Amino acid sequence: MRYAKPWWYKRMIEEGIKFTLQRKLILDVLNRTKKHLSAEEIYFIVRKFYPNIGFATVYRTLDLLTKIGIVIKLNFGDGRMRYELAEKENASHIHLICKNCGKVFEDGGDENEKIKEIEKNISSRYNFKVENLKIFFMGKCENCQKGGD
Amino acid sequence: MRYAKPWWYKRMIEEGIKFTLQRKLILDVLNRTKKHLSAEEIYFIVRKFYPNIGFATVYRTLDLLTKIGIVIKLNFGDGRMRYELAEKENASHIHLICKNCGKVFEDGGDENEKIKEIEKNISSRYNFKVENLKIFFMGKCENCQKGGD
DNA sequence: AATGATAATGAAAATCATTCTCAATTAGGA
DNA sequence: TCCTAATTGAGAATGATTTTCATTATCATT
Repeated sequence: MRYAKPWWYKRMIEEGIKFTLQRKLILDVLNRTKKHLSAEEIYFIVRKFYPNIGFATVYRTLDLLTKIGIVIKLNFGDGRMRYELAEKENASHIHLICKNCGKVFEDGGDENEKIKEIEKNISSRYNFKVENLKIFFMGKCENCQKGGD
Repeated sequence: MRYAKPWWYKRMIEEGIKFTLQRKLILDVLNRTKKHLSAEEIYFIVRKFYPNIGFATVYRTLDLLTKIGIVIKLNFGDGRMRYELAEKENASHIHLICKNCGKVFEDGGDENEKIKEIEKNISSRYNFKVENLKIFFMGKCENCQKGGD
């Protein structure tokens, strides 16, 4: 076999859910992009390959995949949820959201050490079992700082 | 004068926006509660004191106050935004969200030192001017860990 | 390959938080 | 007090997400 199945394929089988064409296509879209796509955007991209797909399927699939940890659901405050593929490492990257232009940047993971420490402290202090975390820094990006307002 | 005006009063005057009764009542609610209230919840509480207040006023006020930094708008993933009064210190507390029961806990601020460091690194690495930040740890709370699934 | 049980899908309607519109009211300065 | 702009309330509108339900696909067994 030339191409190995992607890691999410295995996870889905483990979970006992089916790796249908629609789910595959949605995951392919998430896998190829670097952006944080909304359900609607994903819908329109998948539609090019599979014009019959329904809106509900996209939402259901994204929810399902979020529930089992294959996908991460993010809210950047623009009124719609956005989705990204969960990567095994680097699960705790920081999102920088520019309040001015709305662009979202991601930290490469340089702060992971420190985040891990915080996570450990929190876990033991509150007896809280951390499964994943989200860190948003809101402010003004380089460009918008120059550009005036 | 027996009671000094609260800090948000000054801020509002500075900003040139009016300290109307409706706005006062909404702020009072936020000031008294320890919970993270939704717009709807705030609406119903204010209604007890001022039955005529409109839904739109609550939303408008919360948006306005969020914009000038008196209020913080949070999304815990339960489909509605939630609001809290911005406290001057402790602005960067960590929210712990239990995926099982939905309860939200807050860290007292013990990690503030480390968070500040991360913030500083990010700022200089990306030339991003951090104005405020949100940190969510999702997982399972003490109670739900015992209680089974 | 046909069958049956179950999971998944598509289309449309329903939901529900939030935003908009606009006429009426209010507040604060001239 | 009068004027003007800001604020408000009611209800309609919006728009993302969910639900419903009839249909279809999947997979393990015959």
